[in-house]
Amino acid sequence: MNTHSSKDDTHAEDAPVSNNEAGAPSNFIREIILRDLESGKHNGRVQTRFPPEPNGYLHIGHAKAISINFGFAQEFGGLCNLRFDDTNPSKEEVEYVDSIIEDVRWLGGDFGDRMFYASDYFEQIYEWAVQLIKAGQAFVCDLNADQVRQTRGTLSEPGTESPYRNRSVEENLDLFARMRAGEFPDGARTLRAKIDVTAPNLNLRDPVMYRILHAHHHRTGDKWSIYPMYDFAHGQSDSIERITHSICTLEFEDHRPLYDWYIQQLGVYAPQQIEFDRLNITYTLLSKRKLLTLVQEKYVSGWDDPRMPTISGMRRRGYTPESIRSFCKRVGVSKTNGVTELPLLEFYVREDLNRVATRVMAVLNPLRVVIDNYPDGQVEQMEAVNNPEDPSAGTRTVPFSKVLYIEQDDFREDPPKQFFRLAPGREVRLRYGYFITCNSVVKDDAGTVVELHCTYDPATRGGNAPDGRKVKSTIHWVSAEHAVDAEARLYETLFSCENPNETPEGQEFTVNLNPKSLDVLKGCKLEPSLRDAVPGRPYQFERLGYFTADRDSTTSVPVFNRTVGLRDTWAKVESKSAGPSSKSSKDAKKK
RNA sequence: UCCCCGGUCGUCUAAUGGUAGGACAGCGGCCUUUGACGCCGUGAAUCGUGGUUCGAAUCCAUGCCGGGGAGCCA
Repeated sequence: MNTHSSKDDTHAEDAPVSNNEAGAPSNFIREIILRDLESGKHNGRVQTRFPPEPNGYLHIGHAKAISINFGFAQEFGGLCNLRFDDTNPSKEEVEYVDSIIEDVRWLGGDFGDRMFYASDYFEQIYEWAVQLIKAGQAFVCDLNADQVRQTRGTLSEPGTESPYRNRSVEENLDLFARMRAGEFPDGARTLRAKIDVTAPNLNLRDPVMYRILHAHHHRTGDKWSIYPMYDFAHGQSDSIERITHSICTLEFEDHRPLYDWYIQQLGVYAPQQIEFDRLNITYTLLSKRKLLTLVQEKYVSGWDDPRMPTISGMRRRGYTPESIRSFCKRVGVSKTNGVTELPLLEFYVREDLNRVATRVMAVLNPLRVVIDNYPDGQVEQMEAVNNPEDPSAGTRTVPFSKVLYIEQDDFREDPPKQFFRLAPGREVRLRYGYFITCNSVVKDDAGTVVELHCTYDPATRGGNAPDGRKVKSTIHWVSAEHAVDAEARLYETLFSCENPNETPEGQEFTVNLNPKSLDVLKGCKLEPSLRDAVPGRPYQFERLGYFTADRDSTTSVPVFNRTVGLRDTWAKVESKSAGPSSKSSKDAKKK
């Protein structure tokens, strides 16, 4: 069957047939689809859909749903629709639908022209409601919300029937038409399905199908004064779109019997609903309601604040669609309620950025360095590699001169044992520059080191010593005279604990916000090539991390967001030795 | 308490009655003009108890633990 792998097919014959070429782990949904394909259930068709409600911006949890729905459609030669489940006009806005379209596209979700709205189906859904009334399976109920709740029973006790349950078909038809006509105020009546008020599944206890809502809908305007509940719209919308596999999250498991009931009573095409687990990530929240709170109460600058787990926030921060897709693929899909560790996400951004980011030198916390034996006024153009992972990215030149800036962290007047960087009397390499040796330091009145005086070895131009001598460290630098002044925004997790949902008794989740989630650095010094950086283009500030220009950049002051830092082994070593006692200095190393 | 769904290394996830594997994280090392990247190595798991079977993570029973469910939200 498999004809591709001609190379190692010595054992290809007896190898089990893989479900997927990409190496993605198998999962229960793929097996269901495979089984359906085999049995010819849908005539070989695979049709999925991504159905957000436009009541907020998409976040990384939605990216998982997008990855699953569009992913399976693509894998099996099927299609995936984008559908807005816009059945509750009081929470929905066009701003949200616009952002959703942009985000789905950015993530690579290919829905072509198959963009739909549940509101497109309102007329059909209304007719279906009438059909159920005529069949004696739905009734207009005059109970108010409180009364409905009281008669629904509890988790362990059955409910009681509404006194309006046995109205005549004629009366129900009349009342329902008048509900539509807007004759009654909000909440006065509802249309309910007549199922079983004693059902152990609460969703089957005569659920509300339509409610009266005199609200302006972002698409249908004021045409309707009644709106179908999600439960009476979702399954039918899937049916209309001939969805074969309606993939949703676990909390809808208990609703499936209701959807199936509607579909069966209506006698229409039946999609199959499959539920998977929601994505959870440590140190962050994936709840639209809570993210909305952060935006409305100004804890963040907006839905696209780079600290937000929203697609727009991540995009602004510098995440790539590829990295998010890889993450979603690796996270997989199952039915266990788990929490994915944030470092997994970071791994995939770094992996992608390492491949594509242009390397540049930037000094975030400048320390002035004067090279005493370098000719005044001389400027040399040093050749630097743009991306060691991609030779085709070529090289560029970086100006070198007598006065430079290096990172404050790269100098220690009194270096700890494992510190390899610059210190008095020590020699290091300036990347793509020269070897320099620190001779003296200049301090201000407070005793802070403000300037270094060094000498360079002219024979080491480019960074190689003809005599073969080694240095233990290579550090980055920027020529003071040519530096571009910039602002850098460094981000930490928005919350300071792994599970921001856990709060002390009676406290709001906002108590878990990390006060140090944003660190703005001004007066950073960048190499000249960064002058024309555009938002979205990824850079690696060598030895520091991955950055991208923010849309707040101006020509006079570029602003960069740190997407994610580089792995920092030194920081780990340092914090470890700074830890309790010195017993951890177990290894004095050898050679 | 009633209904539904789950429980495999620290975390996520494979193995579908036949060697419990991978990734991230951790640790150790190699390499290095990024303390990056890369490479090598390493520790680490089937919730408990019975049963079926030559053989159980997988099937059955039961217990325990976790999640969801009483919106005119989705």
